[in-house]
Amino acid sequence: MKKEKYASIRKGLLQWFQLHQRKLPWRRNHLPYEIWISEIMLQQTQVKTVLPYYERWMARFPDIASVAEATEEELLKYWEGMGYYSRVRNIHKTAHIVMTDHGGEFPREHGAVLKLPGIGPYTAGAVMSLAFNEDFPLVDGNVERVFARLFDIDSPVKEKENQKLIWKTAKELIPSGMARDFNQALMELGALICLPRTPLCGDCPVSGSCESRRAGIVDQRPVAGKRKSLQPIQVAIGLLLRDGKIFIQKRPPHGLMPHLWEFPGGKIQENETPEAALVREFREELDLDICGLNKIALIRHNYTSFKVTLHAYFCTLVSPHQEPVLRTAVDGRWVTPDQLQDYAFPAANRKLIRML
DNA sequence: AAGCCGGGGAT
DNA sequence: ATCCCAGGCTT
Repeated sequence: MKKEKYASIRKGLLQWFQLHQRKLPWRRNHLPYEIWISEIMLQQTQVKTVLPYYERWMARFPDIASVAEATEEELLKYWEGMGYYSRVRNIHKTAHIVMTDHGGEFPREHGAVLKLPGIGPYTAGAVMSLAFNEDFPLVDGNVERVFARLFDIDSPVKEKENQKLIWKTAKELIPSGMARDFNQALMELGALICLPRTPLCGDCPVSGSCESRRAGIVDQRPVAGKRKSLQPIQVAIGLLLRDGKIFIQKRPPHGLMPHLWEFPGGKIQENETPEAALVREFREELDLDICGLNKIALIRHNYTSFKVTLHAYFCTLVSPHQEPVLRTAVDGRWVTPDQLQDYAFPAANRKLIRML
């Protein structure tokens, strides 16, 4: 019974994938380097967003050695705008490990792959199956959704017991020797047919095996976990001008947006004006006294767990010869407006730069 | 197990 | 406005 059902799912998915798979640059060949980079980029990032980044990256960094030789600063610039910036730092770390511990060749053993920084269960499974075509399963958001519907999982898919079941099933379903095509077929079905909102069940090659469809409750699967609402936050930032240059600072290596450059500023406290907050933040962060505040714009930007309103100002120094003292930042520079494009900024800062 | 990490696409 | 995305790391 179960055996026949699995056979039907395998056959349906593989046939459908042969006919309907998208042509994607990381599907052209199966080099572990290209699979690895694409998989890291694709973590929580949609294919359409990744495509231009991937092409630019491969043109500049054609192999692992070129990544290992590059500076983190340059890698970060190629990553600017994709978010989750620790991903690119882990790529740099992994490139060094591969060069020193694995003779420049991406490791082929699952345990060794899983140890690399930035590579967890999903990405290790992806490298093993998509690059080396070995029978390792993978589970991403697509697979969770497809299985929740196919097997009518009636509790949140993130729960531990469900994760165990999903990984076990993903392993059992692999047709021996065909993990590369099968795993991609599973994810491709989630991306093109088994959509989050309005799944195209009429075009689904495995709808005959779908338990939640038979029960008429496809729209109730997967069961969602609990979610947090966005907290609104007000932030003041200052473009400090001196001799036609603007001061920028580099964020610390840990926490939010590590090592990206930004304009100084910070959170506006309760019962505080944006101007007072900016003056306070320049004292706290840089030990500088500023004046001549001149409002430029309001920038709105949504993050995952909060939404910021950026109050942006031009400002100048009370004492023009006073130099900034870096308290939280790890670097600081005076740059011309033209040079701003050479540095990697968070998206909210980049919005402001584009306006100017 | 829960929180953190970002940005953009789709609806 | 909300949900979601080829997740991993830290606590």
